[in-house]
Amino acid sequence: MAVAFEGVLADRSAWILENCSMAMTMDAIGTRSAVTILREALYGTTRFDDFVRRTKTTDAIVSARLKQLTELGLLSRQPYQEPGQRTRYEYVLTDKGRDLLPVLFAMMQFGNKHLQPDGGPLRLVERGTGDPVRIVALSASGKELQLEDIAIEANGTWAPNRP
Amino acid sequence: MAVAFEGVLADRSAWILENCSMAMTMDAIGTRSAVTILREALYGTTRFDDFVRRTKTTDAIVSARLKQLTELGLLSRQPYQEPGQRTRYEYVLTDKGRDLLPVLFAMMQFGNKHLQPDGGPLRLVERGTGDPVRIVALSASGKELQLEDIAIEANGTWAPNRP
DNA sequence: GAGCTGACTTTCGAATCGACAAGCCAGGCC
DNA sequence: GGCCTGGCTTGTCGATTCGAAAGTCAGCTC
Repeated sequence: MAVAFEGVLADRSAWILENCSMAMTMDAIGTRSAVTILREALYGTTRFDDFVRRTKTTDAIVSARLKQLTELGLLSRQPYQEPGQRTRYEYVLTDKGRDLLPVLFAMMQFGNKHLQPDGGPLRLVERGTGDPVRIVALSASGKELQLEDIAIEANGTWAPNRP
Repeated sequence: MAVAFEGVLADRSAWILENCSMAMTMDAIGTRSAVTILREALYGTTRFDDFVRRTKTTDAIVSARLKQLTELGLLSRQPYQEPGQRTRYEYVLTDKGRDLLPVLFAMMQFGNKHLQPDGGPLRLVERGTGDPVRIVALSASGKELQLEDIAIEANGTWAPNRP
């Protein structure tokens, strides 16, 4: 029915979560514009006006988000120069930003299934084979896990605090 | 370096995404309070004041979000009655809400790795074995895929629109 | 050097979110 | 009946977001 808790966490009434990583991720990238810009970065977009066109928002929003995402270390700002143009900057995903792939594609998967009338416009497949791709919970032993198969344990020395 | 596009999508300059599922998911649950409440629902919380205590927010916010998430079909509102109490309601995850597992745990995974100083308070493991669990992109053939191994194709009859 | 263009930034309103406080309401208890 | 409590709603306020429009600025073109 729900996740299982192990060790010190087993008594659920004895602790309350602080420093939740999900909430911290939301604080970092939890806006529509951040997600659409990261989506475009994942799709290969790097230039300012491409972000504006492809996210269908305004240059003001793109400017603010690019700055924020760069400061967070999710994008890196690289100078480039085309012949007869002044130097401009392109924004490319960092390794850290690339680690958002499961978050973004999981959102896509959910939206495709539940928020779109027809399964959504895009579908993930394996490059080469064309096999469908899903975002799943995978154990180290290679098994795909459902909610009931997952447990949560406290990390290292962390001591849960009594409410 | 980025995702590959196949078929009609191969020419990236020829189309612009509309009806993005990621953006729709953000519109649906893209607030800090919705995510923390869904987190608690995933952890087994069902009652109003437990949500308030465990999310460390206010009853006003919990009330508004529970209503919204119920209307979205992510939670279902079930009456219950304890002896000597009036009937109240508990909120339990629906199948649709359970499909947010990859989204939420992917956020947890990202936050644990990049936003926490010490790897974060909680860790996902396989129930029974204790093997670590990760949220990954998995192809139908059972292979775990990286960004470069993933391609995107248009869904069925959908025709991308020229910019 | 005057104008133009592309890349950003700034400014201003409307809407939303989150925190705080107060109000409401059903039913048990006296 | 009157009071209390727990669950939930409503109202207000500051902060943030989004959208549109105007402003800035570098370097090319003429």
